[in-house]
Amino acid sequence: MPTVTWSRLGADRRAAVVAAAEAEFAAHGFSRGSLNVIARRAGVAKGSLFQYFADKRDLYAHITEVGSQRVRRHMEDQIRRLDPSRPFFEFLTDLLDVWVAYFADHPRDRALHAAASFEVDTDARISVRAVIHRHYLQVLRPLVLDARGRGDLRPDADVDTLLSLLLMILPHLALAPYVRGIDPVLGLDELSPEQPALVVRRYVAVLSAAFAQPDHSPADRATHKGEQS
Amino acid sequence: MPTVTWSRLGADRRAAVVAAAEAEFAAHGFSRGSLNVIARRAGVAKGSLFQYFADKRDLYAHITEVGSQRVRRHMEDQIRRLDPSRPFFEFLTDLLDVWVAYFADHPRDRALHAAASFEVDTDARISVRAVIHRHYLQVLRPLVLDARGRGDLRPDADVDTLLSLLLMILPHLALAPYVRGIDPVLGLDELSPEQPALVVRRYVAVLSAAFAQPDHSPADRATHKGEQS
Amino acid sequence: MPTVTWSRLGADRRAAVVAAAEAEFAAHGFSRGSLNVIARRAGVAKGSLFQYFADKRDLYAHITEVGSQRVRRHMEDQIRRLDPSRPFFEFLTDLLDVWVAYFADHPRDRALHAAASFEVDTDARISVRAVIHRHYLQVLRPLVLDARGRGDLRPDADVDTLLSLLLMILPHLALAPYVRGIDPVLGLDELSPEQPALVVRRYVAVLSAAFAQPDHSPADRATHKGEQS
Amino acid sequence: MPTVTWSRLGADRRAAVVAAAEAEFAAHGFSRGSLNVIARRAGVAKGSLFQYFADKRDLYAHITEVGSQRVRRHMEDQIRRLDPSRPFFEFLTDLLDVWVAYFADHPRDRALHAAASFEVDTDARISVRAVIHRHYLQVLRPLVLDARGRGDLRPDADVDTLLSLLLMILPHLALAPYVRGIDPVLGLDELSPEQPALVVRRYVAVLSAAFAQPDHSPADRATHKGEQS
DNA sequence: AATGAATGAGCCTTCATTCAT
DNA sequence: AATGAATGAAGGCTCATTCAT
Repeated sequence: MPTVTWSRLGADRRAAVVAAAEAEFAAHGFSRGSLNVIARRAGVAKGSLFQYFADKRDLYAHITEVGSQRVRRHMEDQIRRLDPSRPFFEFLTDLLDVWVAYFADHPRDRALHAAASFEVDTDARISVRAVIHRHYLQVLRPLVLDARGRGDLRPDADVDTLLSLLLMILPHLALAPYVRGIDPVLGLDELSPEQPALVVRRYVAVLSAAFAQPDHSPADRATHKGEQS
Repeated sequence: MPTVTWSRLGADRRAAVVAAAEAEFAAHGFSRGSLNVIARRAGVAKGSLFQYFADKRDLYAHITEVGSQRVRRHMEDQIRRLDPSRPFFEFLTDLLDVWVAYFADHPRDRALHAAASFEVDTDARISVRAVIHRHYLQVLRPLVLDARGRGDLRPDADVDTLLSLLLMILPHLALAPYVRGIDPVLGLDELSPEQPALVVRRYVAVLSAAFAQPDHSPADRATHKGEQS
Repeated sequence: MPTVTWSRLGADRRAAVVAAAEAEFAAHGFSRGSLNVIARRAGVAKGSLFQYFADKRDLYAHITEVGSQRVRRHMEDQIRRLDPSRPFFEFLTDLLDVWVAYFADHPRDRALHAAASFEVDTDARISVRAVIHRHYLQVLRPLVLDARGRGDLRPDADVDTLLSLLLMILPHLALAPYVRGIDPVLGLDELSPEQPALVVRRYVAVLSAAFAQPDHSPADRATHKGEQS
Repeated sequence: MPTVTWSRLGADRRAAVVAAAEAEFAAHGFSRGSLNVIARRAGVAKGSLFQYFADKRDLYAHITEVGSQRVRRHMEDQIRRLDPSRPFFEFLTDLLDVWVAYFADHPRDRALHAAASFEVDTDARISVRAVIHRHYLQVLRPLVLDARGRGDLRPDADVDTLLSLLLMILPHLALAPYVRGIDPVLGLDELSPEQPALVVRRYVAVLSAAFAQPDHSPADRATHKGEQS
């Protein structure tokens, strides 16, 4: 946790430090990211960083939290806009499109997400992933539970396994188009502009087949088919 | 790629280097793994490593290849033993059980797999994952295609998406019980002995619901239930 | 020397600073002791320390003075209690026992004494030892001179050399049981409870043999034996 | 212990490192001594020091050993020259004179001895004092035992306490004339050229009174008196 | 072909002190 | 009188790579 000194700090200085740290950790991850570089680029004495944060990990955790909140805020806005009360898999499709688009437009968030995913340092990885997973689940679980409540999912649908798959699929969709070598099957990394949208639909089709209430939502299936054609 | 010098090397010396490098990279990953340590433990001059491999990355790639082949060989033996011509999802369940058991019993391979998954260095990660993914797919794709051919999968099943999901699920099952902080939903990291088996069945149930030929395999469902009891 | 600001300070604040500084210097000595830590633990701004004391060394000197006075006060009480008019070497034996017991019971004073003895910084060591030696001598010299006056010491006894030896023996007895590596002969550092008492008697026996008036004190020897039984 | 690399090193380079390290540790002790400075002054890369020694402590231990051996060699030569078979306290007087003279002429050894005596770091102090004490005792104990064997000491003389006192007196004589603030009684630090010799005689007189065989050595006493006059 | 000594930039963190508020 | 943010040098140590032998 940042120190009180940090909280009392001028907004400019704080912004400079955050910007420099985000850039550095995005570029090299936690373990390889250099406090020297961060301090230099923020125009701040090396020692000052330690007045603001207990140590490197503390700074990294803060950066992750800030970044995650930024992404989350955006997604929650979009969720409202997309109307989460619609048939679930239709809504999910749009949501994933928005998700993919966000990371396409925000390379820094993408890089931070990647850094968190690939961190070698076990403790750093644990704490940073705890933050990210918390945000993911706080957003996704209510959506999924609502959908089941509305009858969009089978009554016996294994909600946790669905969430577990979403926790794999979402980072994959965010990163695979830009990080070569992590999607050797669906070809997200040799991207043409429409490819992510296509892949989104393929994943949703699978999830729908596995979890959707078969009789319930002819609307859903209809719309879905329509989109695919 | 190893140099010619490497290929002309005595088997003992080669084995010593590989063993030392596997231990080191398994313990600390690529970025943190130390060539000094490897050379010392292999009983080889530091300079010699650079006669055998272009650089650190080259050595790492070689180690990954060797390790992947070892895992692959084991899995292919097991696949034969388990009879891949059985109903697919029944077979898949057993296969994943074997997979989980293998990594439970082989901490070094687990660590190498984790190291490859979490490598920060982008280039290293890409090349190492390319190797691993190649092996995964060379084993899995024929199995899946066969299953479809036999009618265990729906005729219109999206094989690539299935493979894509398996490529997420398999590493997850291998690592999550040991690498804290990567499974916040299903609880694989607070493991009781039977938990992995349970999680395997939950994943397979989902995949089956999504991809299995519905009419075709009452056998599948039956057997599956039988196993659970 | 403390500033005037210090002397005008509220007693609470002063006590807090002294307590924090004693703890810190006792734990880490002067060179390694941290003003940051002292300020934090005293609940005082870092800058304030520099309003009270010229610099780190000045604070350290003050702490030493305070600590020395505390030890001295205790010893003077004990001296009165033990009756310094008794035969000198008998009295000295009891005094050293008390001395050893005091440092056994007061780890903070022991640590401060050790810190003063082992300080690397030459200037700090000199000033701090000057303080301690002053107290030692102000207490010991009168005792020794009285003893000579009473005829417990040979008339030609070399009082200063006796004091010089006491100035070596007293710190040694205080610290050696706790600071490993300073007593390789008598084994004070691998202490059994009775060992210090034994060592005290060995030192006193030597001093007595060297300085006592031979004819004068059959009483001394007698009493001494009596105590031992 | 120095590495093999160190033992294979060219004599020049080795001498340069030792010289630089002696100077630095003599000047600032172990804790404050800087490897940066040592490397720079030895004209050697910082990293090279770590090829020669496991760590800072290892280097320090080596320097201490080298220095101690130098002092010991000198003293053993002198002991032979002074004829240790002479009456013990007469011989001891000469020995201490030589000892004082050596440290008067060798400021570096004096500083190293002081550094060892005042080291704050407990582990460093222990190991470094163990070395020094070992040398002290290996030289002194045989001399004392011989003296007792020859009848120069009382048969019941407490040899270990004598050694214990010598272990306090010798460093004191070596350092007190140069390190202000450690001898507030005998005035060794406000030195006139003849003062150390005087102090030596005062200490020897005390030790003689305490430990010498009273009847045995009229020669001893005679010589002693003669010297004093 | 093998060696292994040498390199020197880089790592995170601590610290006493200053000085504007 | 009190604050506490800012400083930046210095600390020990690790590392992949080079190159003369």
